Parts: sequence; structure tokens; C-alpha cells
Amino acid sequence: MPPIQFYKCLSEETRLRCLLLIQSEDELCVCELMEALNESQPKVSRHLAQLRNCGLLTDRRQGQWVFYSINQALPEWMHTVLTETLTNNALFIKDDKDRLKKMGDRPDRTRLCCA
Amino acid sequence: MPPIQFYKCLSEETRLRCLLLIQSEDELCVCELMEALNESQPKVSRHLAQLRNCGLLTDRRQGQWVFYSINQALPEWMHTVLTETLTNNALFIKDDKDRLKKMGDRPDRTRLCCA
DNA sequence: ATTATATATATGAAAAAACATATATGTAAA
DNA sequence: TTTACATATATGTTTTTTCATATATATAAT
Repeated sequence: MPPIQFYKCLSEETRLRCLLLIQSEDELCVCELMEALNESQPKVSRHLAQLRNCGLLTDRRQGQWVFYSINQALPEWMHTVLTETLTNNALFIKDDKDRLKKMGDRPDRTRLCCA
Repeated sequence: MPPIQFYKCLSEETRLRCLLLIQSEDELCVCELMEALNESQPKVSRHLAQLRNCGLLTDRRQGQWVFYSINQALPEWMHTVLTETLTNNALFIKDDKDRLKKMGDRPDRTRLCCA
């Protein structure tokens, strides 16, 4: 991925909040992100699609939910950038994390064995 | 500087090329950047102004020239991001560096003593 | 098993907002 | 007056958002 495309992904508030939350929580589904960000479903879904199309995120479907996580195949320097950003901007996603913690009925993460 | 503003600065081609070239060459004036980037004066000037207003660059005037350099007062993680980006994207600014090397009549950098 | 309904997510199309560029003009220094 | 740089305005382009609707899976009733 060219650096411009990478930074365009990080330069929009909804996308950066999604990325850092996912980085921080390992994986999150769309409805959790909607709740954490307090944003509409299409808005969140579109930005996630964009991040996945660029290769920043990968997704897996489990039942009705689609879980997104950081693409581990990214070049190391991009991981470094994400890590540095998260570590040095805790406040940026503080409210989002609080809303996520308060959320009830979070989807089950049990991966089906031999499904 | 909030992370979003930082990444917006890095997410535009002209700006990122300026930043990485300056990072790589220590300091450059507008006419050198015009030559290196092969872009118009107002275009380069406008983006440099934006980077300075955001606090990413500082400028000093020496005679007729204005030299721009990375603001050393930036948080360390931002320096890390810039360094990682430069180290891992040499190709992104290769042509620019070549044009800069071929440029004749580059301005004198002697800092005036006791000016 | 079939039908109906609910929940989770994605996407097409249109509107709105944000951004970038070009041209023209202005200012500062030599 | 020439060179170096900055900025205003107008215009064009890209991006983001919204609304409506579509798809996919899950659950419940029959």
C-alpha cells in the first residue's frame, strides 16, 4: 500500500477511531463499533469497508456478526505507526472505550470448532 | 496537535513529498522544493504554509530565501512516524531527490553570524 | 420443513461538505 | 526592477454522509 493511501485511511476521524479501537481490543464487530463511536450503521460500515479494501483490516464472519481486526500481513512500519499512535493518543478514544465497556449484550466470540 | 490533523497533513501527495524531502535534506527553501517536486510556486507555497500553521514545519528567512525544516518541538512519536515513513518509502521521493541533485544554482546556506 | 420476522451488515444513489488547484495579484528583499 | 515567496478568489474534484433498500443469518411459529 502506498504511503498516501495509508495516511488517507488514518486521516479521517471515524476511521482512525475504528482502527485504534480495533487495535486496542483485538477485534470488534460493526455493532460494537456503532455503539462505541455512537455513529450510524451505514457510516461505520462504509468506513470499515474502505479500510478492508485498502488492506488495513481483515474481516471474518461468525454467524450474524462480522468481526474486523488489523491485517497482520501489513508491513512492519505500518504496525509501528499504529502502535505509536495508539500509545500516544489514549485520550482520543477514551470516550469510545467507555461506551464500549458500558455496552450490554456484546456478541459471543466463541469460534466454532469444526463448523 | 491532534492525531487527525497530523495525519491529514501526511495524506496529501504534495505535502508528504515536501515533508519527506525536508526530513531527508534537513532544510529546503521553496524554490528547491518547486524544482524537486516539479510543481508550481503557489501550490508548493500553499502546502508549506499549511504544514507550518499546523506546527509540523518551522521556517527561517535568510535574505531572499525562506528555508523550511521539521519542527524539532514535535512530540517524539510524530518524529518516529516521519522517520519510519522516510526509511520505508525511499522510492516515493526518489525522482524528487534526483531532480534536486541535478538542480543548479542552489541557494547558499551560510547562516549569517551576528546578523 | 415452511413461513414470517428480527437482527446484523452492506451498498446504490443523491446531496452536502471538504479539499485542492489555477490564475491573478501582493509583499519583501536584493 | 528582478527574484523569491505569499495569499485571495474562483472553480473543479474528491470525499463523506444520508436515506433507502438489499442481503444474509437467526429465531419463532405453524
